[in-house]
Amino acid sequence: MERQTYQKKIILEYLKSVCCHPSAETVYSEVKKKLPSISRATVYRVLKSLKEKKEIQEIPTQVSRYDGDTTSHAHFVCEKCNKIFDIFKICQECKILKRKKTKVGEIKSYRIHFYGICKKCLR
Amino acid sequence: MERQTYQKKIILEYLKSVCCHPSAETVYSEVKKKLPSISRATVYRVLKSLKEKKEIQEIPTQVSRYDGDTTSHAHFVCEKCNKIFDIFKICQECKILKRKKTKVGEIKSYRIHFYGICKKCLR
DNA sequence: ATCGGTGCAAATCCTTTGCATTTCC
DNA sequence: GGAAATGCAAAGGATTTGCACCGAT
Repeated sequence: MERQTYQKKIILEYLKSVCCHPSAETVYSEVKKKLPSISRATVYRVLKSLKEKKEIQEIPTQVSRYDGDTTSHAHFVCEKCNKIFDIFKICQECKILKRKKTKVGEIKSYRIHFYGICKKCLR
Repeated sequence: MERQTYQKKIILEYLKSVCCHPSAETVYSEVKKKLPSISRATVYRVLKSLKEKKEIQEIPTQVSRYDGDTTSHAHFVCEKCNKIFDIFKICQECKILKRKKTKVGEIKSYRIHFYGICKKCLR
């Protein structure tokens, strides 16, 4: 049976408290502040298991980013500073997003990513 | 100035002829059949430059996949066999997909990925 | 007391880079 | 002839894994 550990608690708390979509490396260095002895291996293992339990979601970019918010929303990736922003106003009328079946197979989930330049970098 | 080489020609031809969204490794081993002396480094360099010239698109999953079709379409990723299928019937009415500006910044492009199980794997 | 989780270091996988050589213009 | 592209091998970065020890149940 799965055990509760302080490491898991701190990592999940961190991801739920933050809206910056951190990479594993960022999770590691942030969590290290509270738990100086934690290892990268633990961070990767805990992220993997949280994702499998659907308590967090992985944004599978080349260097994965993690999101403590599992509700349905889109992401805006700034191509300059690499920050990721949430977009909650995703299209409600869009029929295909609600479909569960398509010609090619059964849809379980979807991801929408916008790429562009964020306001800060535009200035 | 950029030069035309046989390697570039073969790689682009391969990507335009295929609809399987190959990884760099797959491109390498397929192209190697016609050009046995080609190296992985060349494949990676050519893929990068084709992408920058927008002649192909990269699907930035953990292991990148490449698509010779740069027209606007969505992808369906089978979570079992990892195959990627095209979905051309993306929502036309969806307003946010047509917008160029949002609260967070200026949109240059977007990606829609569906995740699920393909027909073959459902059987 | 058990056995799942952790920390460490090494391994692995994908991708990039430095450099000598080749080849396109 | 000269710059750009290639092939090779080595380096780099992200993630995973093996193993001995630790600690939650």
